[in-house]
Amino acid sequence: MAETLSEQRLDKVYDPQTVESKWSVSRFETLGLFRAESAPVLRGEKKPFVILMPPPNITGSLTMGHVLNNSIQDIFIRYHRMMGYESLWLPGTDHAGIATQTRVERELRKEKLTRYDLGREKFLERVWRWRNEYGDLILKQLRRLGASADWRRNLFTMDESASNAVKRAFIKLHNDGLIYRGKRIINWCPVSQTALSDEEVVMKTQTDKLYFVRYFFKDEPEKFITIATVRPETMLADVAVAVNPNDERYKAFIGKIVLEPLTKRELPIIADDYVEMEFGTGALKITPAHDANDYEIGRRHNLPFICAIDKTGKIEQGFGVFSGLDRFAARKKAEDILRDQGHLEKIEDYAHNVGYSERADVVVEPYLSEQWFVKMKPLAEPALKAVEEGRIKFYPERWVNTYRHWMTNVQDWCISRQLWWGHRIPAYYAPDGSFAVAETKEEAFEKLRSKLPSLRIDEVAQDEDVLDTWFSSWLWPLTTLGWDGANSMETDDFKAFYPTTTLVTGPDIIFFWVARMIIAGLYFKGEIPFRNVYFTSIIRDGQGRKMSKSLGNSPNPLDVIEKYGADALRFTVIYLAPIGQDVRMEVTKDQDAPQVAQGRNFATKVWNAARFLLMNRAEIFESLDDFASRHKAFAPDPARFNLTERWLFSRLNRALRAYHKAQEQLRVNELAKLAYDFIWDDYCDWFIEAMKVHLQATESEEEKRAILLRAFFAFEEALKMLHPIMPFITEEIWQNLAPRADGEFLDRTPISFGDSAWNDESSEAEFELIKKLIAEIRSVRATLGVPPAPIAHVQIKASSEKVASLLSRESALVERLARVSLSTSLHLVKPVRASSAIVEGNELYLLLEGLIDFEKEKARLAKEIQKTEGYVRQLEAKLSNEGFVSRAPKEVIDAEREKLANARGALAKLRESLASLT
RNA sequence: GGGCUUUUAGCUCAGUUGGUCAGAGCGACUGGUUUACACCCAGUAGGUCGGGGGUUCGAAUCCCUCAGAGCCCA
Repeated sequence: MAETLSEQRLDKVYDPQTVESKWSVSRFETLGLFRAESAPVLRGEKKPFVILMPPPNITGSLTMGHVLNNSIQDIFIRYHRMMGYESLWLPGTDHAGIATQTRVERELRKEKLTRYDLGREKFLERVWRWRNEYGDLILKQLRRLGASADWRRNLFTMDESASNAVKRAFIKLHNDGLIYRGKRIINWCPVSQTALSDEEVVMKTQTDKLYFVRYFFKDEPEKFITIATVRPETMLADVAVAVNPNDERYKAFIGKIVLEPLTKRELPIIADDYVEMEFGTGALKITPAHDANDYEIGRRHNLPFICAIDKTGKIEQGFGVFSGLDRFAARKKAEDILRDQGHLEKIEDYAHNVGYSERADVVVEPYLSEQWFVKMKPLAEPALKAVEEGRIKFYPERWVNTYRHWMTNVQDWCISRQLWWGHRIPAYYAPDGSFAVAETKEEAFEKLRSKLPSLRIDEVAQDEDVLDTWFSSWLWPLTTLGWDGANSMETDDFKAFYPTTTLVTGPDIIFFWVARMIIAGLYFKGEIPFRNVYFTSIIRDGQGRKMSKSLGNSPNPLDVIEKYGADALRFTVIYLAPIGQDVRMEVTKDQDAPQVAQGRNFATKVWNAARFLLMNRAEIFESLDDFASRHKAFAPDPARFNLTERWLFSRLNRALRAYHKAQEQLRVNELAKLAYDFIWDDYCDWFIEAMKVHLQATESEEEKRAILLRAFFAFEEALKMLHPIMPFITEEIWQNLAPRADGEFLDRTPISFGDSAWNDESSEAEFELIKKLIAEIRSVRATLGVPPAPIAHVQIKASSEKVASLLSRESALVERLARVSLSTSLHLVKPVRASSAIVEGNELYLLLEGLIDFEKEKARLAKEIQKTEGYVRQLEAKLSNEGFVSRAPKEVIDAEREKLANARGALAKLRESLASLT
């Protein structure tokens, strides 16, 4: 360290961009500080702390949601790294099947191409190229935010090891009878042309028309039965009409035949308990191929399955004028025809929920097709138990209810997707339709040949479909630690870091991801994947709307970082995010988030406090070496503290304790508040101002140096508290406050737990009294409109010997901070022309000859008296309450009595003062 | 329809086990360039803690109910 006192300093103006590029994530990576290794954990030297980063999509860019989520993770990670844990944050990205494929197909469309023109292989090359170019954008953005992950370990769900894990997980589940293939009604997205899981369908409430349609009887053409439907286009695929067997209205009709109005197909009237008598007319048309419930009824009654809507949402061939029409056009057409032919009885408005594809935002079509499913019931049971027994804790706890509800009502998981981008299903088919599940085609061929001896390998074809992206995400706790599906999980990394510690994620993916990871961890590893789950809140705009690109209420975090700094953004978001509560962040028309100014202002405050210390350092110490050696050897000795320092260290001790407790309880907004309040209110507003007085009053150079070293010490502890939240600025300041050894960083410096020797409640009370006196004098002056500049004389009639002595000792503080000259005594008569006030029984008299407007003073006193009278009445009422006096604890009653006595005393004195003026 | 959450100063929100918790930031207003900071300092503004009922000596804090807002699941 060759710096000198004048070289080691901070710029006059804090510029976040300069500071944040200086202490960038990549700099720390080069230094290896964000790496975590298993060895120290296995040797028992360090405890592990592990977070799995929810892998963002490769198509994604940073949102405010990511900012919140990753800031919280980074705070936990950095805190534990500082505290000596082997702190591991495992990052990665997700291949996002539908989103990515759609993105690349959109590009192709500009070239007038489709993926079919390219063919599977060429198309996938194209997707890889896209992902290599754009797929890591969001990771770069996260680094800009300061995410201190172990980026060496970055994993992509399509990486070889992760892909193998997916394949082998599929095979294991299949071999265990937990994956099956079957023809079912699934959620079909006609735009993406793929099946979706139930979780990928978003229900939206909307009002549609409910059509009441008459189906006439085959044998009695004048008689009919009326059904109600919102989807008349599916009448083309009707195979029956169902009524409830207990419905007296229709009992006689059961077994009769009606004609479907559009195709004149003959439909039997059947009886089934599923039919609700109250809904519509109580008669239900049955379309097994286009409705999940009808499908079940169709199977129960052995009805045929007719498909009228194809994969693209158009009507199939063979339906006359309907063929080729889009499903919604067909609906209109059906309405017209039914009306023309006199089948339409009436139309009513009907509010109901309609499923939309999460990604494509189009109405999902129930579609009958062959898909792969995971049998969830047996897997769900142990996963539910792990949470209910508290082996995995949820924060906030209420999400356990949601989790339980899903787990107990879980449906089988449709995992096949009719896409090309993803993990291809490891199932291989022979021409006769029989199939084998295996790692390779050769292996599958061997399996199939045992049943089909004449089979040739070139006749074997792999399943065309890929797996749901979440089928790879649910293995995240395993694959990020290096599992490829075949290797044992007895590696050093697994031994050191599994189960991981805390998962931080949004509640919107509790089913998609959290629940399934728990399942997978228990199933494949036999152990929970994480101990705690912290559910973040959703970020909303000032009007409470979810932030979204389409609403234009989602500021680009990188613009915000550009304007205010990453530290400021992190701080503000954390400050606004109490556990489990949604965050509202004001957004202006030009996509600015003005609240982030709070974070920036705070950063500037911290910066300037540091500059103050550095300026004094330069003044008080002879050389940097002199300072450095004293600073290095310094330990605060409470016996040498002055009152201000006793107060400050007591406050610091309190703050540190609360801080560590809040870390334990994952109360992140509390962390921000503690650091903010301590630094701004205690340290800057009071301590620094008081310190100026002490420095000025101190003759001894040695004592001046001691004062400054104590100030440094407290400030550095506060910086440490702040570091996990605002890593850039705190590191910059800390490095400049004192010369640090090579490789010494705030990032690896433990935060003190405080010291019980610092705790000093009586000094706190004494200093608080001085604060109150100063505040009272300032307030009186301001209220009376007395200019603050001239020095006033103040006499204080102290309420006790103790206070008198305190004030004589600390008179310099009051004089300087309140701009007064002070005299204190136990016995005083109120001066004639003075303004007066009461603070904790002490009487203050301000003498401002010629400056006080006594009419204003009278008004001020009158108001004060009124307020005090109200307070006295309140206390009197409380103490005259028989119940209170007989039942409340003695301490409470005594406290109230004391309050009353004090208030009465103050009131009497105020009245006297007022009287003396009139 | 079921479940969860929420309603505290003009705005955005804190308030962990019921008894100085009625608070913070922003905004508003008044006054300030006192050798860290105008991205600052000092001071002022008084909101029946959504309405009603209850439990309790005592509730923003527990219970019931009504109303508004939001989310999840049917």
